[in-house]
Amino acid sequence: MATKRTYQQYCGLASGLDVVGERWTLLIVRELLMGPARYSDLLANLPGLGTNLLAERLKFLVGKGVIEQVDVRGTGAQLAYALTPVGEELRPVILGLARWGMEFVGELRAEDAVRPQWGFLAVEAMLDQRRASDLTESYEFQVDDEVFHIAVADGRASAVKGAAVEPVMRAKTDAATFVQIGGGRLTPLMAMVTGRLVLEGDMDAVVRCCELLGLETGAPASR
Amino acid sequence: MATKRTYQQYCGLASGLDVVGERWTLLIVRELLMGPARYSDLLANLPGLGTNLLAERLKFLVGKGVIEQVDVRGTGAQLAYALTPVGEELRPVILGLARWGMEFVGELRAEDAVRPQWGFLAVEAMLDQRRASDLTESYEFQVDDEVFHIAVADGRASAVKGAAVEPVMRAKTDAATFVQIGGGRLTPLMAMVTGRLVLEGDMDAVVRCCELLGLETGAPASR
DNA sequence: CGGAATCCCGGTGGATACTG
DNA sequence: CAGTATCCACCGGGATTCCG
Repeated sequence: MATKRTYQQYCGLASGLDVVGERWTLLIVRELLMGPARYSDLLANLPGLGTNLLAERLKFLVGKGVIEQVDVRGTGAQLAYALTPVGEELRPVILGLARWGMEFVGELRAEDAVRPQWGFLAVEAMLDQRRASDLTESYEFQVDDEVFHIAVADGRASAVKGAAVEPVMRAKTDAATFVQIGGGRLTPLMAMVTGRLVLEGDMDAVVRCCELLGLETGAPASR
Repeated sequence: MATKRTYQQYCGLASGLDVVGERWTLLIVRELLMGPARYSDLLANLPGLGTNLLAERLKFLVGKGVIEQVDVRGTGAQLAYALTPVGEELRPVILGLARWGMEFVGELRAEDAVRPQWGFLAVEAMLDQRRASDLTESYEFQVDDEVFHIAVADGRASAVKGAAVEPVMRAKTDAATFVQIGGGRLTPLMAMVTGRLVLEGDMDAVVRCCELLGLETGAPASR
């Protein structure tokens, strides 16, 4: 145990991988990108990860200053893990890798796990700030039992957990459909036709939201 | 062998990690970011990687369309591996992780491997396009026996292998010093004083180059 | 010589049972 | 609920051998 396996290379990438390169580690960080989570939350959302591994990874990441234990909701009653500022700096890296990996998500298979928050992540990864509208508006997403929204203001777009105050558009769908749309395997139009996606609100806003996410709506006259 | 271990999650990040998340894989891609490399080049620059693992990883990555075999220099005489466009899209991800990992490169230890191209990578990772000068100029770096340069033109900076045509600045150093400077563990001034870094050319250009890389020169009156 | 298959064996990691 | 302990399959590191 004293002999932690490392690459022993004097290089930023190798050193980074020595910290977050081992199996499951980046997926744990992914879960924490959506906010603090408890041990059992992580275990539930990472099927296949053993309890010993999770404990070991968490301890290791705490030691490296990537995550920390926080008490959420009251005085020490509920412990949880959260990203430190150093861990938070992994967000663009993880979003970038998630976008890259979209290329490789195939058809949904029976044995694949799906979680709403991964759709959330997909949307955040697809956000293209350069296409952010000048308008101030927000789009709400209800994915299974999770709700989040994209808030556009001052030409900046951000993905946030929770409901929007006055969304100009609301999308309701399931996690699998959401990931498929995010990965470009399914157009919003196709999803609507098959009843897997329900859109409410201003249809112009829907178009703006699709543009913001770099999505083809599935309607003709695009690319 | 038919049962490749995967995360089985319907998520871009998990799918991406199923492709490049295994041990050594991203380091192999890192080497190819600097241009095509042959099997033995890779083996030489990745100490600790076994021949079987390298062969397996290469085959796997070729199968996934991340890399491909190319014949460099003549007709099929010299085979080499190169990134495909898909693999090339990993560049920003790897540079981001390399920058993040800089935080964790400690003191150089005797057993650590160092390569000039990793310093090259470090510099590329530190390039901040927003600070690119309006001037058109280039800075040359001689790191051990490797030479590369940063070319600034049209407000864009890029890191390129090989010598510059008419560099306004030339830096000579060793790979370890270079990585340390890149990681902020050493200021250029400190490196010069200790004789590990030699700078030639226009000293104003040196300052501009440092700014481009987000480096403190080590001189007073900064931060 | 470049590229890769075949061994062996130690360490990682997956599954389950158990404990504070 | 939050981990710890234990078992064992299998991945990965090293050397050797093989093929072209």
